[in-house]
Amino acid sequence: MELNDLQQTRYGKLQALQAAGIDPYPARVPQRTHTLTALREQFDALAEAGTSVTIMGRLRQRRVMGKSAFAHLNDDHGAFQVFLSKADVGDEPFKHFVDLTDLGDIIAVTGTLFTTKMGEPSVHVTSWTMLSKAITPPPDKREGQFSDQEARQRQRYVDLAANPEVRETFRIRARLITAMRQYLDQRGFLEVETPVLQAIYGGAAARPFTTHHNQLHQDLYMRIATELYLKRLIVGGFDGVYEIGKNFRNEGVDRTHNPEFTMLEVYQAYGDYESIMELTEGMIRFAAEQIFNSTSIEYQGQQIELGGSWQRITMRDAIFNKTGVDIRECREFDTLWEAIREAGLKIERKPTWAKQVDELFSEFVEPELIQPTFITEYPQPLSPLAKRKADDPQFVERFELFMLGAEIANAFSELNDPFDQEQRFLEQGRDYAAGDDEAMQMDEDFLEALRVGMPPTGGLGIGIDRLCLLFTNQTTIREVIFFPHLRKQGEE
RNA sequence: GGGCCGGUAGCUCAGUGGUAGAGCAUCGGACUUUUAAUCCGCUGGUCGUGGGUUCGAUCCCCACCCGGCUCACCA
Repeated sequence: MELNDLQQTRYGKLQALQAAGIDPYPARVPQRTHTLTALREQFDALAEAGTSVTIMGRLRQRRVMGKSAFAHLNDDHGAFQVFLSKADVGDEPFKHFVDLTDLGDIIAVTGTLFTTKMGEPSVHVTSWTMLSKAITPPPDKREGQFSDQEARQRQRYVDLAANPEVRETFRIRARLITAMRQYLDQRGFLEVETPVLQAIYGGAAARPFTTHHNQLHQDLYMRIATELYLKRLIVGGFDGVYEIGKNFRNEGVDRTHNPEFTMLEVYQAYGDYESIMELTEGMIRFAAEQIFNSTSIEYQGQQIELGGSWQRITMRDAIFNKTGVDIRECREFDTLWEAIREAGLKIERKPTWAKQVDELFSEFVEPELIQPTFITEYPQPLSPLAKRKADDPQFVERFELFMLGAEIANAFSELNDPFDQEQRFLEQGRDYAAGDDEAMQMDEDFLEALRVGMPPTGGLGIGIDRLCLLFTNQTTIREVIFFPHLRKQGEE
């Protein structure tokens, strides 16, 4: 192990501890009587009773003044000041504390509670114990000083230790997931797990990662969605299932994309995209109430209102309102392109009607959808797994939820007609052959499942990481994923 | 992939074509109620990597690596 100067100094102290018969990484440690938060809450009673307490945490600040010393310990939720005096803790232990501890060490102290002249609740230490010697120094004793984006992500453990608000961000993430789970469990949905390694990938438009099973001599794909397996479970007779798990998509990395990301998918037998809209609304609102006691969340200086019914607007109306182009009147590429030109819109020319519609939407509508909005009724070719609208088969019963100018959720009335589904797969196959490397693969077994019979079903996918941005007031997905994807650093 | 910006001490940053700077941390000293403790003193650097220009490059030029923003791609 190569140690730098600062680490060498600490290693010297570690050896000095050992020479004094002190294990720098002891297996047996004192019993912790209070967390630092509990200590603060119960301070008055404990101080009055003169109760001896034992607390533990990371040494974050240290102020030695000759024959006495103050220090701050940090634990998961709080900080607390401790006071040592040579007279009370003993010559030898005091000297060890002064000479052999460093910022970042994890220690335990035992003592009674008192309040300093300056009014700071503190522990008057009678004994202390080294729990774990830190060899690498913490970045800076002042909070928030470890701010280099790259370093924070490569060494998240330092980031978390140095920046309490980062720990808070991830606590909110955990509570969000817990709340959604709770909401679904209460409504009878069964949490399930389906394969990550798949011989045929599907359920989304994306390129997969490939891998290989050595023993079976078989190439496999990392899943890009859980959709097709979850629907098989609905065929099997479950009324409602959901899965929270990682998906893997072989695509670029930016503020809203990470190659592995967490998705919630929910399927509700005998539901449809309208019942799913209510579920989506209810679930996200429930999470906000659980976490913030409010249905209004402040995000980057604006209030996002999750209360009440969210706006619902068809894709046709949304595009028409912004551009004057009516995609229901212009049902073929040529007429649509003509209308776009007449309206004088600056927009890229796409190869098909459906993709042109998508482009219109992405350019002129999506960025302006800040408050939660359901966009409904999508062009069929963009939605190979969704059921057609009975009165207009060029469109499907689908919605996407937008907020903060980004897509948060995608849902539809699931296509359960095996013949139509087969045609859609064939169409996807033609797209793939024509160069669309994100088109879906034919999945014969899934078709067989539909032939066995799937009830009318509503399905939903929510990008947990993106939803997290709202709940944690963050602007990049890297801030809500502990270890986001980064390139390898040089050698080492 | 294109454009722009950045990489200097453990951390946060300044800086110059002529032997590299600050705050905090570290190290030595003083100090028994401090709290970003204070005071005195001292350390600490392949200036992202590799080339080039130059008497001399951390600085200028080229390539590359890593990161950020942005456009493109992408749900």
